[in-house]
Amino acid sequence: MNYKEAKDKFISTWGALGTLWGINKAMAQIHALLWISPEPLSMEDIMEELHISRGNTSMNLRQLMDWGIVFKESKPGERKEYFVSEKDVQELARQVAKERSRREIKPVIKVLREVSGIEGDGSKKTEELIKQTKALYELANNADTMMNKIVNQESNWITKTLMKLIK
Amino acid sequence: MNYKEAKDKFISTWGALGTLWGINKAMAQIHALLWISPEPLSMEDIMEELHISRGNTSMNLRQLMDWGIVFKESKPGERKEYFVSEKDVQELARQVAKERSRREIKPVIKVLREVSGIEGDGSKKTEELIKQTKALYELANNADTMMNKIVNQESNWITKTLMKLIK
DNA sequence: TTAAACTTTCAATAATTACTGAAAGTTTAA
DNA sequence: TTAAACTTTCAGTAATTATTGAAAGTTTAA
Repeated sequence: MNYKEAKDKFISTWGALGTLWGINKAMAQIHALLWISPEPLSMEDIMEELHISRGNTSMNLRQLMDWGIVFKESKPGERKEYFVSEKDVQELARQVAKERSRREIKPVIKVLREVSGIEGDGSKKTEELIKQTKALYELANNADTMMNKIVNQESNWITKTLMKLIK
Repeated sequence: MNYKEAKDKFISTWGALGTLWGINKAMAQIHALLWISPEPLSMEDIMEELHISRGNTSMNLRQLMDWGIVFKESKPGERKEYFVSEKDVQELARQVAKERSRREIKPVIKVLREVSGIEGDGSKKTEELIKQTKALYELANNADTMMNKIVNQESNWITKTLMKLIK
């Protein structure tokens, strides 16, 4: 496998994984491209490399910046904007965990707390609803608390911790 | 919030979370419904409750069974089939982790190993590709190993472990 | 200021994914 | 066996999501 084959394989695999996890393909592929690029890339560069339109590129770059894993960079004396990705894998993981927690997990936890907190009426189905949503609430809460630990620790905490668990 | 409101809120929230994570809404909602149901439900029951077609119900039940989190149950003397979900939250987490690892993480790890294993040619871009995909490979590998630990431990290992980390 | 160089927005359209419903398939009781 | 009771499959369609491309917007150098 030469450079080009490896690059294309990585970009398309990353895109496919994204799709599977509810992230659109273009967004994941732009991230992949920047992740392995030793230099900042312009919008033109990205459009050309991935064969996607200007609009699509612009929108997905914005999303990646919202996620805090891609940044704008300007080269002195050039009007054009360049983009770079977060390059540290730990920081990438931290940032993704933080955003998924904030956007997706926390709101669900809130609903689970509300639902599992309704008053019992003695019926079997109400008891089951309360019991089962409470169990999910506790699981989600534990997972989320752990995520926040990760987010608020120094960046290699996760590796150290995982290592401890694995051993 | 009364029983019906709470039930509907839980089912729709679970469906929305599924969508966000690449799981189709009907599948997530059927799971939610079975999760809080004290009794096994028939296909008719599910169709009626969620307003979805027979075909949709059948296909998504099969997927839930493939994931190992919903089971068929037959009542003696009845021809109709009934469905129940795994009721233990730990076992649910174990099973989901196991399947996501097998279907999605392991194949990506394989690609990352291949891509990061290409021979360097001295160019900067090849070095960067190797370095960055190797970093992802190691992260994914750690995460996956942890998942497998979870999967192969007794079912409350995860809670105990998370608790230790959180404290 | 102006206009060139660039980015963003968004309505229209394409692509993908999910869902329906009816026909085909399966199982079981008689 | 047959036929009733049920489930699965799948071609067609609907709904959703992603993408384009051109117009509008922004920035900067002169």
